Amino acid sequence: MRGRSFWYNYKIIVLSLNLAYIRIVSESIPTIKEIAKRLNVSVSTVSRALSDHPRISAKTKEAVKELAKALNYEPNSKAIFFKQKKSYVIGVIVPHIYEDFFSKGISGIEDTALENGYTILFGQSHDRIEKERQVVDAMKNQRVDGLIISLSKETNKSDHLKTLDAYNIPVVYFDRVPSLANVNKVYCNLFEGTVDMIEWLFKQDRKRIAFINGPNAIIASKERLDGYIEGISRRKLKVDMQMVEQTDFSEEGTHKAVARLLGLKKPPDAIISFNDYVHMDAVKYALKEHVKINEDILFASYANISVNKHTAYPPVVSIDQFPYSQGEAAMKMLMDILQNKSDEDTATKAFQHKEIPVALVYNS
Amino acid sequence: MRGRSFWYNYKIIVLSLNLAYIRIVSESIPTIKEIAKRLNVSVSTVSRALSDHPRISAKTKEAVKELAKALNYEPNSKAIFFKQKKSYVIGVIVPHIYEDFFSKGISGIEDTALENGYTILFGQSHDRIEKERQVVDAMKNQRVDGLIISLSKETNKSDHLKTLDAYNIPVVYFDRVPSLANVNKVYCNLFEGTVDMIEWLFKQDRKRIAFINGPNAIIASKERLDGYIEGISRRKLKVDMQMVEQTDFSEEGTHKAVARLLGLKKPPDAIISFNDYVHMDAVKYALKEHVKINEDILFASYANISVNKHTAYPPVVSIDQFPYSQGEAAMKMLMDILQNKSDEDTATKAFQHKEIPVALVYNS
DNA sequence: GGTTACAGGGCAATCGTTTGCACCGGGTTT
DNA sequence: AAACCCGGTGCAAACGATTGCCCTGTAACC
Repeated sequence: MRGRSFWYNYKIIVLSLNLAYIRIVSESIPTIKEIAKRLNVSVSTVSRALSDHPRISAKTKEAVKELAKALNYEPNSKAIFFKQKKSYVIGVIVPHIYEDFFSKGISGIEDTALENGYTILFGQSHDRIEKERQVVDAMKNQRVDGLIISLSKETNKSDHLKTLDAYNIPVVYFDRVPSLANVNKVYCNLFEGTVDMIEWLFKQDRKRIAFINGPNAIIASKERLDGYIEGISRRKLKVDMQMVEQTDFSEEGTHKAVARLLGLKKPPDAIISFNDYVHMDAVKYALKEHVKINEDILFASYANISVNKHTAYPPVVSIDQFPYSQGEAAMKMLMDILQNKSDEDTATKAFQHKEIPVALVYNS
Repeated sequence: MRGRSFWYNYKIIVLSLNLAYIRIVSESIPTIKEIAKRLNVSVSTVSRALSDHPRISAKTKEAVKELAKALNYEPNSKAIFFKQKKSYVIGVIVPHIYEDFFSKGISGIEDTALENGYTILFGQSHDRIEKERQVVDAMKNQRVDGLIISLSKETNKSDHLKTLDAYNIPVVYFDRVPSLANVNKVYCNLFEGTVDMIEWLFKQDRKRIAFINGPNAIIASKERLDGYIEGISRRKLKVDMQMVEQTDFSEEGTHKAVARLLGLKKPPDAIISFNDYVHMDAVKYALKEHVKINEDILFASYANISVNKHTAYPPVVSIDQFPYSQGEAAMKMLMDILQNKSDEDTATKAFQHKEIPVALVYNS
């Protein structure tokens, strides 16, 4: 016999009248129904009482709330979500969490989500489009209310995210965003930052600035490259594409890139890496070649990860992209979209873009 | 007018009879109901057809499946979860994801979860019990099927997790586990590893081995300390508690600990830190005091984080706790519990403990 | 006194899916 | 011929909560 049965409770109450005993603890998960039974009111009354509906008297409200508390009642979100077609869950997909950048971004997202009563469903694409697809599907099946995603390095078109439209799940792209205009996105403008970085390197009297870029599919690669070209051009110098390399982020890919750069007749006197992880691999290889790090060649980079403070050869300058703020901004944007979703029809839907400023950080 | 209306579709069909046109695309999310309408069968038939119920004829099954595919039908998990009281979502709570250890652990958990058709709901406690409580609550409200948690450093009793029992949500503790026997847990035995590490340090001719431990609340602190004491004792030496310090993981806390150790009349010639992050802070302070790292004092640690390979002063030895494997093991344990949940009553419930072996890793 | 007004609360439909049971027609068994 | 069986399908309840609408009793009004 389960504790939830009214008659069981009733018997107990009757049997122990003079003890004024009420069976409070229940073996099963408390529901609105049970509260209603025990209080001898209807479920609608309980529901309304709990949500402070004006039609319910203060007395009833109090009684309901009291019992709800005593029973440790918590609304079954699944039922509510089901009914309201809302889940208060946001999907978040990033390439990797082990990267300082993304873990900080997620923290920003998560903190903001929690403030707004949302929880996050989490997945990694491991930088592979196949995995990304799989995770997106899982999120769709879970009917997340919205999705924040940082695309994998393999993702150049986002068809698999189109299916989310049919399910009316808004998407906010984060950092690794598509170049399309008809999407919501939060990102850094690395163009300006890159130009500034190059300016600074010129001031350090560096003339041959090399650049190890990421895969073409990533828009951030293009931004960096554009900034690089602009930066060099501003000094009225000709851009030498020999000085531009690429890595697929693997250690080997980066090593090859560095090897070619060091092998040039006129090797670089500065190397900008796609990010601090690429930088570490680049330094590792350069050391093997007996390069004096940050003397023979100045190393610069992007991301400004925390561990730079502890590494043997941090970049002399790294562009901080403020991932936590980006995460916050992405979540806020999503909240905003979610709130105004019903207002506007999809036809008139306006897409939001938000650019987060970057900052040069120097390690002396 | 919405595409889901039967009459709307009907009209279209009638109007375009000779085109044999069937309106396939639907503006709204397809449901079983809609399939049923279009095929003129009952919802139960559709439901059974989709799940290959033996009582449904092959013909019907085929028709249903075909239309389902054409409509891009995907079952509404929320409804199913609601009905079946299963969500195929696992909650995962860790102190921080920025720590290499936890991010790898999560990867192990996530990969295993995905293989088993589960998705993970994710939260960080930021090492604060208040936040932990909040996140646990959110997970409970989401009715996760199970929870994997690595306790915050402030958590010495897990009362807030007791409420999960009432909701029949099994919990597997991960790495930062309580010392109780009546819980499911996956952890490393750091005792043996610590003893080995001390042995090794003795072989390097170190006699005064100091130890910067973590907060007492964490069982891992006790294990480390026990190992330390055992290791020292095996050499028939007296354990000098002056050589044992503590940190709350803050940079300042670690600095204070190092300061006191260096200030001893007989300062240590080796320092073991609670983990590689504490190690980095310890080194930072020691450098200020002009200690020659890994010469005057050998530094040892736990975790073997990836970035050790790139840091200026990695520990000479670090104990790898194989977080990915731990994550995998935790998820597998949870899967196992979930599958056998109905079999056994809570009374006879047996708790699972799994110990993951560690390994010493040397940085030369 | 009769009507209105309103406070307070109950009924029942609803969300999408599953599932025990009823039903129905035709063939098989005693 | 009555009783059974069985493949194939439909009916309806159930999961937990929300909500539009209806009902009842009492007080205030003309």
